[in-house]
Amino acid sequence: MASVLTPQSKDFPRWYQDVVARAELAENGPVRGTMVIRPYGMAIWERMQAEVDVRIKAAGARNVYFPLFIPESYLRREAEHVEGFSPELAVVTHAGGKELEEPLVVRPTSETVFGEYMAKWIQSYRDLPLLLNQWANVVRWEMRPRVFLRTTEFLWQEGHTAHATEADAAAYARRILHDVYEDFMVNVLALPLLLGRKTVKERFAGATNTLTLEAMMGDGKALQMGTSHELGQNFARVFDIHHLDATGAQQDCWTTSWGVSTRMVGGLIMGHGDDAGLRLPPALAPTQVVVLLVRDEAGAGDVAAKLVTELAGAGHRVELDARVDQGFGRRAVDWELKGVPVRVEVGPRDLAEGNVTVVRRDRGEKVSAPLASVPGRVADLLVEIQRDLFDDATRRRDERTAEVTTIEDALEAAKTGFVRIPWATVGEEGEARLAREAVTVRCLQRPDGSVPDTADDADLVAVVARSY
RNA sequence: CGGGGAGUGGCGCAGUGGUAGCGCACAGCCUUUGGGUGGCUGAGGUCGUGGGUUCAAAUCCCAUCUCCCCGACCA
Repeated sequence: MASVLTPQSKDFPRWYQDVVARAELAENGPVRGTMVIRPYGMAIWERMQAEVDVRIKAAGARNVYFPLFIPESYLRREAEHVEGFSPELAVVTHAGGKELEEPLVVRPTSETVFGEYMAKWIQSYRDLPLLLNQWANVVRWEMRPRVFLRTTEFLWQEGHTAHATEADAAAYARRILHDVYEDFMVNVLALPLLLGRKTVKERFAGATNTLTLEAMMGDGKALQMGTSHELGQNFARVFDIHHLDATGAQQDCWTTSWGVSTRMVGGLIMGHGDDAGLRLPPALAPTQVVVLLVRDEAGAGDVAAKLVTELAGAGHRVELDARVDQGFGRRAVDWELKGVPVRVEVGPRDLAEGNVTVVRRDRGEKVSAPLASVPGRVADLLVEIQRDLFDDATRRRDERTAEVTTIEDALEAAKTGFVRIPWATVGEEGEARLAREAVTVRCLQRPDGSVPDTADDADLVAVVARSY
């Protein structure tokens, strides 16, 4: 009976109060669309960062940091890029008490600065591939901000790479898509995805190809969880990212860029949340197990503390809640809202029989278990919960995905979920028609759901849906 | 920018011309502790802003600002 959680849900404020707060910085209301990430929300984001970062490094990229301000002229160099971003730029015109000769743009993304420096750093094919990544904040003055999903300022990771050949760049963009993003979202976030190519209309400004990962939220709408772009030689040409190849000939590089952001926190909440709050997959949860001391009587406090040590020793992220001056129910609800996967309740009543109570957050099931069995049971539960969250979300996605053959049917079916329709029967005209009804082509796939190598395959399937 | 809705303690709301209220949260004390315990006391508000009508405005009129929802934008 779990209801659909969206930022528009009546109960949403209760949900995210531990995670995020609306920023209210200006005298006349908030700075539009900004948010303050509270400690628990930050802990979740930090876990995401850690898991994504380790995968990025495994893919060979190194972390760097570039400036927040970008000279306006940099953005102008790539025509499509500036056209795509100019409406949403925040521009600094004054600094140091005087008007600047050239305005500075607060980065909406950093292709241009990376391009400027890659050009200096790359001389030879031996310098390639150059695989860089940065964790940073970016600002995009969107027309319509939405809490979590499209905030004016957000935190993200942006990777920027340069390659000697188109094939190498294309392969790397796919490697990031699968080995970093898909692996993280499926195995850590427990969210099933649809992967594919963006249509020309939906492509990143300045890219030659955009690969995307789309997840279905509780209300059947799609959320773009991340993207990996092939930028062709567009940026290389305008930023002079050249190299000498093995034959001594001057060549333009092929570049890519790719990113995931704090939007994933929203996707996580909307993908797994239920009426009682967050439900965090164990692989992600900052706290996987909470040992809740019911009352500190009959040695329960010592048992709880020992249990915490034991569970931590087994490698779990565990926390002790010994706030016995607060009511039990209050504390139990607190941990449920936070979505901690497993709760172990230690109190004198159960303990008299050598038992404790083990509760799993995702299903709400409570069982009494012998104290000695807890470590093993907890370990099993963490694995089970991770799997069950993924299976539940997958079931929901499959149930709400329709196969149709006409635009009319697609429009109807998109009211409740995803729609798969032959791309040949949609085309750019059909895409425009869908767009008038607020339905967009989320991605193009092969019939078997895999990512197509080109946009020209005759049997491509379009996945269309309403989106955030 | 177009179409809807709303601005009253921290949050959620009631209050259609006559002394600014309720619930939650907050502070203190007591009570309680295996699912948001109950009681007493208390702190906290230029009713978004500016103007107008009136003996009298949260309430009526005009203007304005902001926020939320739907659309164009998007990680």
